[in-house]
Amino acid sequence: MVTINDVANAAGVAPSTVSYVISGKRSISPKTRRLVEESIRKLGYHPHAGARALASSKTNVLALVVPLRTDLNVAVVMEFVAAAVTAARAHDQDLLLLTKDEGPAALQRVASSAIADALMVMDVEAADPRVPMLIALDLPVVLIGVPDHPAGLSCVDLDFTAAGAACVAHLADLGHRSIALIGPSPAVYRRGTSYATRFLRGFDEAAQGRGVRAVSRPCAHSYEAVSACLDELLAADPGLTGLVVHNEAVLPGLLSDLRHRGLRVPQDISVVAVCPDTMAEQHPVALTTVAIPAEEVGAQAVEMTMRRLGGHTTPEVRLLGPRLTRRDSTAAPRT
Amino acid sequence: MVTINDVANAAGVAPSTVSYVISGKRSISPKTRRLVEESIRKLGYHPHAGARALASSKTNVLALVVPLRTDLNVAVVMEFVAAAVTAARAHDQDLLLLTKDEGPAALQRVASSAIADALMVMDVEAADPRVPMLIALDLPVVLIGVPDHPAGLSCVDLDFTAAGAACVAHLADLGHRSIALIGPSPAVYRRGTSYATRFLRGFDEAAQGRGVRAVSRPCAHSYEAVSACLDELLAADPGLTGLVVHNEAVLPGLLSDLRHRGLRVPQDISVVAVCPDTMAEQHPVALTTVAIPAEEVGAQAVEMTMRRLGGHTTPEVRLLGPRLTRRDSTAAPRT
DNA sequence: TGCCATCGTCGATGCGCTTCGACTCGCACA
DNA sequence: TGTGCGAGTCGAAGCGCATCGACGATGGCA
Repeated sequence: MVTINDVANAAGVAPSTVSYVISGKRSISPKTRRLVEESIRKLGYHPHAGARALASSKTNVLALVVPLRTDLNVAVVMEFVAAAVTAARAHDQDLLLLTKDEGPAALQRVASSAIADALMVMDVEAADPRVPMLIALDLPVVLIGVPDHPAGLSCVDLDFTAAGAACVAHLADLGHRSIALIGPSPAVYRRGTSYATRFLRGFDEAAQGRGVRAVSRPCAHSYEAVSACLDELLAADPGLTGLVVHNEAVLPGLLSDLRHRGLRVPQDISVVAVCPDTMAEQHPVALTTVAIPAEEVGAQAVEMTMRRLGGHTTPEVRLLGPRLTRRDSTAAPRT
Repeated sequence: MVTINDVANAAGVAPSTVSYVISGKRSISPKTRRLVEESIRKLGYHPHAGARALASSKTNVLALVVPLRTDLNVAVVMEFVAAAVTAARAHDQDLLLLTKDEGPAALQRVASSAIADALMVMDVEAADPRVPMLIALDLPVVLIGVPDHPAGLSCVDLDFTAAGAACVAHLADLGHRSIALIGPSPAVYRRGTSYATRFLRGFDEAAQGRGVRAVSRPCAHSYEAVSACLDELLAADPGLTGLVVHNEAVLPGLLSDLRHRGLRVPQDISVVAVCPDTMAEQHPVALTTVAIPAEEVGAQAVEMTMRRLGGHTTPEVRLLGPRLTRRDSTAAPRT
C-alpha cells in the first residue's frame, strides 16, 4: 500500500507537508504543491480511511437507516437512497446502509464505534422508539419524516398534511362533493408511520373545511385487497366521484379494476395519486399527482447533515410544500 | 469515548488481554473472560472502527455497487440490496453503498483507501469496462451477473439462459406454436447488460430447438411503449398465443392493455413473467412466473465474498437454476 | 543595519487498536 | 529435584495519518 511517507519521499518533502497539501489547512508554496500533487497522482495515493479516522475523528461516512418492509413502496425508498448516495458523494462522503430491522442497538453500535459521522433515518414513526436514543447519541441526526416529538432532531420531509389538503382542494375545486382516500396498507398505519397519519389528517381537515364527504381506507397491495377496498367504498357511497390514492403500489391494480367495473377515468371517477412524478406517465391515463420529491428530500437530508457536521448546531424542521400537477386523470364530475 | 484502556482498567487487566477476549485469538481463563466481558457491557464499549482497521487491515465493511438507472427495475435492485445488507450483517459486516455512476475510479478509491474489505458489483455488462480494473484490484470481488470474460472473478446470478429456455419449454409443452418475448428497455440491451442477453439467448435457442415461432422486442416502460410493442407483435403474427415478459415494470400496463384489446389471459393468450415471486399475485390474474431469486442471489454473493475473505481464493461462478411456478396466466392455446 | 512578523516547512506526538515476543505460573514427567 | 511445556497474561511496537509547536527564511519597516 502506498502511504503518505511514500508520497513525501517521492516529492522530497516531509509527510506533514503532504498532509497539509491535501487538507489545505496551512499555506503551501505553489512549487511544493505542484510537486506533491504530482507524486500523489503518479503513485495513485489515497489516504488510508482508518488511519485518517483515527487521527482526525472523522470518517467521511454517513449512515442511512432504511426500512426493508415490503408493505411500503420500494421504488420510493430506492429513490431516496439513490438521492442520498449521490448527494453524499457530492459532499465527498460515503454512504453506509443500515436497516431498520436491526433496531436501536445498531445505531448505538455505529455511533460508538465511530463508523459514521452522522445518521440519517428513514421511515420515522409518530412515536418512534429510536428517537430518544438518537437524541442521546451525540452524533448529528437527520430524520426523513417527522415524529410527534422531534425534540432537538433535524427533520425533512414532504409536507404531507399540506399534500393531503392539496388533493382535496383540487377535487373540490373541480366540483367533487364525495371523495375517498385509499391509503397505505393497514400495517403502515398501525406502526403510526409519520407520513401516513399526517397525510390523513390533512385530507380529513381539508375535506371538512370544504364541506366534502370524505372517507378513507387503508389498502394492502394485492389485487384482491384493492378490489375489496373499492367494493366497500362504492357500496358505502355510490355517489363517489373522486379518489385520492396515497399508495403507489396499488395504482396499476386500481386503474385496471376501475375499468373492469366500467368506471372511466376521469369521466366517471377522478383519481389523484401521491407518488413520484416518474410514475405518472406509466399508466393508460396520465395521472394527476402530488409528487413525492424523493430526490429533493434525499438531497436536503444530506445537506442538513453536512451543515450539522460543519458546526451548525440548531436543529431545523424542513417541510417541502406539495406540488400538484394536473394531468388526465381528474376532471369535473358529471352532473 | 470509551477505549480498550478503560475496559482494561475496569477489569484490572492489560489492554491486550481485552483484545484477546474480544477476538478469541488466545486462550483466556474463564475468570478473566467474565471480568472483561462484564466491564465491556457495563461501559458500553465498542471498538473504534478506524483504529481497528488501521491495526488489523480489516474494516468489516463490504462495498456494494448498485445501478441507479430507472430503466431497469428498481424493485428488484432494492431486493438485492436488502438481501445483501441483511446477509452482510449476519456475517458481522457493514454495507457501503456505491453507485455505478461513479465509474471505475470509485472502485479504485475504495480499494486503495481501505474503506472496504471486498467489493460486490451489480448490473454487470457483457464487456463490462470495470472488469479489468476489478481484476487488477487485489480485493475479493463478487459480481452479481456474468460478463463474457469473468477471468478470475467470482460471479453469481440466476441462470438466465436456462430461465429463457424454461419459459419457452413451458409454453411449448402447453401446445403453443407462436410466442414472443417482451424484454427490458432497448437501453438495457444497448449496454449489453448481461442478464438481458443471456435470457434472450436461452429463449431463442429453446424456441429453435422446439420448433416454435418466436420473436422478441425490447420495451420501455411507458404505457405507450407497451401498447406499441403489442401492436407490432400482433400485426407481425396474428396467431401469437404466448408471451414471455422479461420486464417486470411493464406487467401492469401489459395486462391492462391486453384486456383492452379483448384478449383474455390465459384463454386467448398466455403470459409467463420473469420477476420476483412477490409480484406474481399482485395482478388480476395470478402470474405464471420464473422467479428472480433476488434474496438468494444477494445472500450468496455475501457468502461468496466471506469465503474469499476467509482465504478461499479460487473464483467460482454460481448459476442458480430457474424455478418456474405455474399459476393462472398460462394455459393451452385454443385450437 | 537591526528587529519583528509572516510564510512555508519539518519533526514529534498520539489517535485506539492488534499482534508479537516474552514472561510467569503450575503441572507432568523423568 | 530438576526440566519441559502449555496456559494465561503482559508490555511494547507499530499501523497511517492529522496536528501542534518550532524553526529557518524572507521581507517590511524604522
